Amino acid sequence: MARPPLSAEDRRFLDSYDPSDFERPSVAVDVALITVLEGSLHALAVRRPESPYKGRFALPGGFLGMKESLDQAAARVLADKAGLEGLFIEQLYTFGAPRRDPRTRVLSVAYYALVSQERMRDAISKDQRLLRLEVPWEGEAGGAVLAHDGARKIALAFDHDEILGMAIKRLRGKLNYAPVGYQLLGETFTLRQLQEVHEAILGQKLLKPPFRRRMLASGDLVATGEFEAGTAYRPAELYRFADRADLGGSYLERVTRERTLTSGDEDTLRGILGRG
Amino acid sequence: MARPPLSAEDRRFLDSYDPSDFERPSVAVDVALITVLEGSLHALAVRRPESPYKGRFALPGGFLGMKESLDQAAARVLADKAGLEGLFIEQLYTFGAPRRDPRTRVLSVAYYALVSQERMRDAISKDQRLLRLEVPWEGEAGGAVLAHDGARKIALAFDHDEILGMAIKRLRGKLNYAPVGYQLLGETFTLRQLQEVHEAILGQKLLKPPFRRRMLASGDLVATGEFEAGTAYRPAELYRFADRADLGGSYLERVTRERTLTSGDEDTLRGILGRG
DNA sequence: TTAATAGTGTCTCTGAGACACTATGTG
DNA sequence: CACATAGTGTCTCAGAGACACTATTAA
Repeated sequence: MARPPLSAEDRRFLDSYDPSDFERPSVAVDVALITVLEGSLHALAVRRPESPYKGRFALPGGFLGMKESLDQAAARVLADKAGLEGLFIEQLYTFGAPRRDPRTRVLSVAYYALVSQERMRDAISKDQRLLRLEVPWEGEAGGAVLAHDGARKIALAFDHDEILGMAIKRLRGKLNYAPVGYQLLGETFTLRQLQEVHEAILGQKLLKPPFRRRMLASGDLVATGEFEAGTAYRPAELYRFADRADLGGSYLERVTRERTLTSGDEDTLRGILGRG
Repeated sequence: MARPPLSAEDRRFLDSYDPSDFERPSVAVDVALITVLEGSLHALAVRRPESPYKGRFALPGGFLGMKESLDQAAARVLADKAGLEGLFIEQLYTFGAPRRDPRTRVLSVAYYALVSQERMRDAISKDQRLLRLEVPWEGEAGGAVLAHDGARKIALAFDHDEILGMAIKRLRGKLNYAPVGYQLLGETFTLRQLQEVHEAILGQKLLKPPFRRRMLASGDLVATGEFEAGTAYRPAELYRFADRADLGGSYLERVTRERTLTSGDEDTLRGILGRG
């Protein structure tokens, strides 16, 4: 007696079936910690103390603990590896190519965080470097970035050059509708400094008058009435960001932080288009 | 002899340390399959055959195989659960609250996909429904959506209402710079149909003249010279999307698909700001 | 006074909103 | 011919780009 024919779904299932499918992947959280220094985007890189890629630079990261959320893991990585807390941080993308880690299957849930030049400088320790990022693509396209240490190109471990490219792409998009620039400056800043941050992110020069108009019209800026000191010539007024209330942690962190299991009722369900 | 004092990092480490930290989470891929029907956004929901949330509707999903990429897993889920291939699909966000699944720790790498009403209708089988989505928030805010089956609210399993909210937020943002509307229509369509799709995504009415101008000026549309048939009154011209070349699969799928491990050279590295 | 940057005024151009208008196919 | 929708013309207004201009401070 012949076996019944296999359905298309059965065949797809068997084709992709493998006993190892029931293993679980490791899950890491990696953070692209971005700052603007000397008019260029820079990211923190940590020298890997062990294989794979021993001695090579990588983004700060760590494995996800079973009791922490992804956002908590990202914040922990920043606190442990750079001693930085309270930064703007947001989930970016999850990288999951099967062979992206040579040891075993490791997913990387990538985050990006923004920090001012001053805090970044204070945070750096001896096995860490700030790498300058060069973006070899324009606009929406996206891709990997090139990382330099000022003299030569640095090949990052794993696919971390892709993660940095994703972070820059996200930053560029976000600049259109969110006040991300403030996260990269100190408590007070001049409009020129803010413009330089935008120029670094976008990779292009901006004109001063429209930039000032946009920023001042956005309502996100408050003039302090104080002026920068120690400049060679006319000092610029210092501004402050209007409302830092909702910038600590991502939206989803707040939504899912205390999310609990609601029982709900087992409705009798009728479909709109179902034909059952 | 007293032990040396613990550093701040040591204390943080010990506080969060737990033997179970070395377990690995399960990783699922869930897909928000979106279509526009009768002027409203709808998503495919599958009735869960087993606990947890037995009998409740959930997004189509499955566990990640150890040999497939995340993008491949998402495409497999669409093929197996809805019989649909070649759709626009893109990674959305990774949901990782520790208790989002009552069984054990399960991360969900969420994707969204777009499909025309016709293909969606053909794909639906007896344990599936199209649910109408209502968006109880405006603009950028984001949050969960409400799902209806036409008569009553449907409580989705897990945090799948959040995933749908994220998908709609992403769609709204993407509408500003990418021609997503075409993914929700057939091969040819009228400008009025395209406008209805945009209106459904944005949740608001648009004016016809500026909408037509924008679409025609974008260069994404090609007039076919043919006209719709069977209309009560004056038939509208049919358009086609200009270039479907780069819309199959996400950017990162293409980038990471064949990514291999490059050996690279172990450069002598000098830092810009490192004080080592 | 000069140098150098801070900050403003204003013109143009583009594109969205708004609305009235013309065009055309079906009954 | 009437109707309903397709499709266009045009006015206004808001905002960006571009550039010249004035203002202010230190040396």
